[in-house]
Amino acid sequence: MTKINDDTLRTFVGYHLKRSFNVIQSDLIETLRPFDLRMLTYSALVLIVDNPGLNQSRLSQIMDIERPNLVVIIDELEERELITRERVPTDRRSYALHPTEAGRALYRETLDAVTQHEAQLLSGIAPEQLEQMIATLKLIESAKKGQA
Amino acid sequence: MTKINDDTLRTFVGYHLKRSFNVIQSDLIETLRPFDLRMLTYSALVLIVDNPGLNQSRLSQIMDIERPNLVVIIDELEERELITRERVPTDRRSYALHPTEAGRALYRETLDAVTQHEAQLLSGIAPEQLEQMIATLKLIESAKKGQA
DNA sequence: TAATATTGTTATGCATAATAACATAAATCA
DNA sequence: TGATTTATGTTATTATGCATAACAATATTA
Repeated sequence: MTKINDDTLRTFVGYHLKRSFNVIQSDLIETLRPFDLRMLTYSALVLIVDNPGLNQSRLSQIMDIERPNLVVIIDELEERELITRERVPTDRRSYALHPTEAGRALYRETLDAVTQHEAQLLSGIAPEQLEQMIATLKLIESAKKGQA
Repeated sequence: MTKINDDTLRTFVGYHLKRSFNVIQSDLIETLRPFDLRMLTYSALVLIVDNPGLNQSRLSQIMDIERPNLVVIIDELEERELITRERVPTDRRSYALHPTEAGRALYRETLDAVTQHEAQLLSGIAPEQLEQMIATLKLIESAKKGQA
């Protein structure tokens, strides 16, 4: 049971990010399971409720996924009648995405659950410390190539 | 081109973690591409060089992946003659993993490349700020359920 | 010795993510 | 205007990451 040395990988910020994200992700998956939502379907639902009428192209951009990958996500949300696809008169190529009442209700339920689970998971960490970390994470996010 | 509102998702630490990790991951993938290594094969190589003789079970634990998923990674590294699987006399179930000279050489090359690329990507952020963030990330990592 | 646990493995499935190719529709340009 | 280019959503395909069940060989425990 000798301790394994990961000091080399610990010199990388990405390694720490990955390991800590894994912890949060596991918790989130469990939190969403009762609602039969995956991370991506959940994210999409939230963004559609908060931005009713947006189209798939814009949604895939903000979600940082390719358009083809979004199609199945939207298919699933639509099939479950959580959102609707509505033709846009002014641009007949695209669909305006709108939440249904059921979608808004699920949004509220899951938002509560996810918020509480994350708060519980991170309850041992000072809020100011988390805020500082988020500020740094935003800097990393904006370091993305081809946009700064 | 109306701006999309992701304020709700921004209330989650996990959302920030995911987005910033995506940025670092994209950069890392590009950095490793010339060496024909993926994130997991790279991590495994580093850990084997730094912990020669460890077995697959221990390696899968530290890498936070299931044993079956490690098999193909080890297969690939072995086939490329970067590591060897050696039967352990005292426990004939397990293999001791050792880097070859080629594996150690690739380790040195890639370590340089990855270190420099990450430093470049994060060059706009103060080192102390990154250190603080890493300290917080470690707290999150240790918040994992079933171990605190 | 018998029952149990561990190691590595195969097979399988799900989730995430990228690319190519396409039909339809809109925008541009010449 | 008509021709070309671009944008949107889609299908198909592939790669990658990650989890579980089941198994043979071996080790450990009862």
